[in-house]
Amino acid sequence: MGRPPCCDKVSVKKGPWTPEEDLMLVSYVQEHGPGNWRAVPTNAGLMRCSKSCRLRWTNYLRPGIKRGNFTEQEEKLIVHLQALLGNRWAAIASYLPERTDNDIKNYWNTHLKKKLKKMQAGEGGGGDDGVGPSEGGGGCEKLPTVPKGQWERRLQTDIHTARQALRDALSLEPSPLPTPPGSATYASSAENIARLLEGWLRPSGRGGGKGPEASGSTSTTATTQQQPQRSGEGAASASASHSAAAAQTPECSTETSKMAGATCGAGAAPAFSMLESWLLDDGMGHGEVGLMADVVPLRDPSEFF
DNA sequence: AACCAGTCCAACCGCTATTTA
DNA sequence: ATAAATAGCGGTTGGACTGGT
Repeated sequence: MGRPPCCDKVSVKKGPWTPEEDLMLVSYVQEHGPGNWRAVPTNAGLMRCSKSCRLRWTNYLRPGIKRGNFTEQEEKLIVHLQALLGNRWAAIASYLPERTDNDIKNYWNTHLKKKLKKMQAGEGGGGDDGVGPSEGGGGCEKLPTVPKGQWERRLQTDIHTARQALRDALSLEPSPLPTPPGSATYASSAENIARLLEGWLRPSGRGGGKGPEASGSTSTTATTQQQPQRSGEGAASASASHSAAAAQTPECSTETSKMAGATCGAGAAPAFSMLESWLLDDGMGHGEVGLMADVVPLRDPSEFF
């Protein structure tokens, strides 16, 4: 019974990914599309666990990922969603298709948590910008295990509440949309690799002694600062440069919601517009039941246009 | 210049839900 | 129906970088 094991865990490599490995993974995924991760390491010639491959792809290499500074609006969105949904980073990330759950999680833990704590301390625990009292680890994170039906119902409520709160949040400070130039950097896999290799050949700054990995992380943060000129064409560049992937990506329909949002839709740029129009559009004929379909699997971006 | 504490982020770990044989 | 593997998620950690002394 059962299935054959995916990989012998003896000879799997761990630790930071090298640009070469990234390249192998990207070219494999571009050719075959993401999914069937079990087969990826062997087929791509990687000495990595399938899990590691998937993680590397979804968190770092997949097209449409926006890296670097979070905009104020993204920040606000995360804070509100976190307050409402708890530490369900994947769910939160589905509202920010250009960000990975890992990114959001990290950003929350390193920036927002502190920020909010400070705010609350400053205001004597009073009102922040709408964030509930669920700070310091997330209000709903300690959800008791509930039957699925209940969970779904609660999720529906969550979404309903989230919409309301977000509507409030966004109306509080109607920040300029779409994503401000300079902060928006859409990393296509090709661009990622290019930067990785660049960093590999010419280690600099933060990546100084870190070698391949450094180039990776350098490319992430430095990206935003280094390439303001790219931001303008970010979405275009992303959609263009990953066109190879997109062209051959049947995963557009099958891959995760993130993929759908990032690669299949109208590109990453209009994410907020999408979100806003969804949030602000009360008249959308979605019954509460229909909402469920919108929650984790992000709505088809085309619906928003 | 050297040291140290704090910050940040990529990657790993462990768990659960889902899928498959 | 059941066992085992995969996929996905959230929490945690290792280690490079940064800023202050």
